[in-house]
Amino acid sequence: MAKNITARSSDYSKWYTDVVIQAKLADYSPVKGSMVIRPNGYAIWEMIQQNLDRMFKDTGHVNAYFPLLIPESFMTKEAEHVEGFAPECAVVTHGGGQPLEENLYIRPTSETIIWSMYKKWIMSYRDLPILINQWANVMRWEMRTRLFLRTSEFLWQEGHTAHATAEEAEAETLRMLNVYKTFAEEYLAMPVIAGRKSESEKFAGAVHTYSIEAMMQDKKALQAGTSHNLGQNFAKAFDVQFQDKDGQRRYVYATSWGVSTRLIGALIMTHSDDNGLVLPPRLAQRPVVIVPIYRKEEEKTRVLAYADALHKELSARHKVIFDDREQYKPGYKFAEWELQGIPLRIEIGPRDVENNKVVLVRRDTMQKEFIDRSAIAAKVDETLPLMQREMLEKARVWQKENTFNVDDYDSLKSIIAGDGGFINAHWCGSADCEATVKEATKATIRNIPFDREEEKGACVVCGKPSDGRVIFAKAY
RNA sequence: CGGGGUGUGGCGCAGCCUGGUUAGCGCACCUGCCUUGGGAGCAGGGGGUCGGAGGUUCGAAUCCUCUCACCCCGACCA
Repeated sequence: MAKNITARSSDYSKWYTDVVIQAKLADYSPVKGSMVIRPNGYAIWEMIQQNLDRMFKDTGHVNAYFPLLIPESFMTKEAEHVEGFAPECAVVTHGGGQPLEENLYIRPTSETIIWSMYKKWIMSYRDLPILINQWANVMRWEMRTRLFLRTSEFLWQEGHTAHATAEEAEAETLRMLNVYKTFAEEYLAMPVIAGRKSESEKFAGAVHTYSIEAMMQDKKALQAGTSHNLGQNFAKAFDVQFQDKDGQRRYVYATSWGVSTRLIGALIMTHSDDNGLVLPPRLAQRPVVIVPIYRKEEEKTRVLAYADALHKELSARHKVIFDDREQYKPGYKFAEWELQGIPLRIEIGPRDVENNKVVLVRRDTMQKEFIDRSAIAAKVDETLPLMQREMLEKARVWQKENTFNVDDYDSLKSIIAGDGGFINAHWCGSADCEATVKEATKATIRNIPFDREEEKGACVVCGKPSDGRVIFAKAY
């Protein structure tokens, strides 16, 4: 039905791009690999920011801003870190028409600049913990880019905390991953699996990395958030020590954690359909649209008065779009707001005015319902959270139905080669077996779920003993 | 960087092979009429250095050379 959107069944990847472009979420920029986030897309980002920011504040974090440019010498201080990031960094070599004394890196992430500052700020255990977050842009020179999912420049938040003890740092790392999980499920209506990354998949410079992984509608995995326990690696690289209660000087323990505009891509690929974007109500800046319908001048007067009164009533509690544009017919408007994912549409025509009703349409199910005029406000209040819950539930079912326990390598290979999905399989813990699977199937270990069952088994590749299952899947 | 593809009004394309008046078509846009419960219709109208440079030719969107950009598929990644 949607005019310019490729069906998911015919080309998933084209469908995704069509939704992003047609729903006016983003557009290609003149620079390869970077994108313009248009107002519809940015509104989603603002909702993500607002809600996450509140959750960060509630857990004791504060915001700050560190600069975009990082001296080259900083980048090279932490060995693993530089190895991980150097190839994908943009470097400024000139300024004011002159070659620079020292090259400046455009931040791919801010650990180095932040820890250079923490060194100045941390003297005593009394200065700890430091719980700072920043909302910023970063740049990674990607070879292959896709709108929202992977662009050279992207927006994110990065939390950087400093702690006196390893236990505290670990608790923070887990706490923030849990914030992401809660946010993903309660706001994005996107079920995720929280767990630990394997050694080969962890962040450059981390002791270990945790992630939340979501399943998209094409059954591929998408890493939606990460949280790193950095141990003392950065403290050592930047010589950040504090004097503890016992008078001893010790290196500080660090964490960092982030989510990016990639979440918008995740949101699209979790819920949207062939008619366009489907937004969970809590992510919709404007969750309701009213479309008046009329033919004759006399009908117009009545319908608009009726609709306007309802608009005013609903606006007390929700941001409501009142689409009284004259140049478009109702059918066009329906299609347009569907494409843009507005959760609830209220249609008001002469017959509704006559009967003291309105038509309420849910974007996720496309269900139409006649509602009494007197009941509509309560119905809207009730439907938005209901829709939010049902969208999460639907996504959960999808994830569950496409997750398979597998005990032999051949089945793993044939599932990945076929329809795909998440595969729960035993793994001995060796990087070799992990690499073997990756080479053969392109699937990687997404993470080692926290809530996996303790279950003795045999590694699906080599047969050595394993303590539990990990998730294999192809990933974005 | 390897393989493939595309550059022609805002968008999507045709024209190119076989050079020849004023470069077409659909959508979008503007004006008017008419319409409005699932992307209406009619009439009129505006808008193009044919990605760029060079060459061949009386004449180039079209042929030749070079170049640039973007997209898709692979190697790297949140």
